[in-house]
Amino acid sequence: MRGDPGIRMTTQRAAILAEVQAADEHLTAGEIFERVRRKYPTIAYGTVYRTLHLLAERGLIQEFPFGDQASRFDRRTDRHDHVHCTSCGALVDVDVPSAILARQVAADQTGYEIHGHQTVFTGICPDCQRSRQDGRDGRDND
Amino acid sequence: MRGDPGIRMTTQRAAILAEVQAADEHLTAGEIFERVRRKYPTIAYGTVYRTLHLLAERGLIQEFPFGDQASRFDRRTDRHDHVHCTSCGALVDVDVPSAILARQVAADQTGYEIHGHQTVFTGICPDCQRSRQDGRDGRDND
DNA sequence: CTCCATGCAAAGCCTTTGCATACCG
DNA sequence: CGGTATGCAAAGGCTTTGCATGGAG
Repeated sequence: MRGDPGIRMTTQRAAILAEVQAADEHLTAGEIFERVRRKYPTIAYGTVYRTLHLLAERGLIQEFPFGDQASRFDRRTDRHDHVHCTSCGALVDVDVPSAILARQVAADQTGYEIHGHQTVFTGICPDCQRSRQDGRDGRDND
Repeated sequence: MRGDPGIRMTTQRAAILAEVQAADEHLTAGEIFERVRRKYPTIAYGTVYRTLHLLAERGLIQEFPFGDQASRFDRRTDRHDHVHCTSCGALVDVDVPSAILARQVAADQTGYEIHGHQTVFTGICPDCQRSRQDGRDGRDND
């Protein structure tokens, strides 16, 4: 959480970080690559991946491995959970304070020393719910 | 949940299902492939994947997409969560009843109609905890 | 006998990596 | 100027898929 991340801040790294922080969605590496490339056409996919991992390691962003699909990158760096719409694929943040209690339960049950946890809720987002009621069947993306 | 899954039960499918149900760990498709191949040397990787997805669809087993690694397949078909050891990679089941409460919180916060949820706890398993105390540094698998 | 599942192999994603060069500090 | 980040391209891991053949009901 210090201002100086202790890494060499190059043009590309700054651009990648800015792109993640500018997005209010959870971008994949591919999407970030596309966006950064609009400004820096010569940037390489490898650079994007290397940088994203570096930034995540330094705590400037958060990586969220998303099932069997591509990892998403989140500008939020605090612990939180996600809700995934199985109809349109939307992915939004959610804060579930009671989840903290679950860690104790998990620790007691397994003997593990719990360091973190991540919950993914699946369901139908408000937009898709409306689409269904309207008789339209929503975009059945997947 | 009926006894008859409504699928043609071939030799290969039966073997794959049996292998998942015989395992007390969470196998990857690759591991299942290896095990089944001991008995049916000509089985194809493609068959294993197709069958695993079919079985999961029919509710005979459960697929658990595991971060950026290979999916794991679980003989348990009921909802439950997992604890992952970041030191040795062990993955065990855990039941966190309080998590049900979290669904209401998530629904209230996002307006989603929540259908399911999955929590992954990360931490250090009892074995690795012991290894550390013994001065040995555990198998730092990853 | 008909339809579906299998085997095989190639291809598809996402991601990582080796290497020479360019660039930051 | 020295060390490191970049660009490029190839490779790596997991998974999916097209097609002809073989097996199940």
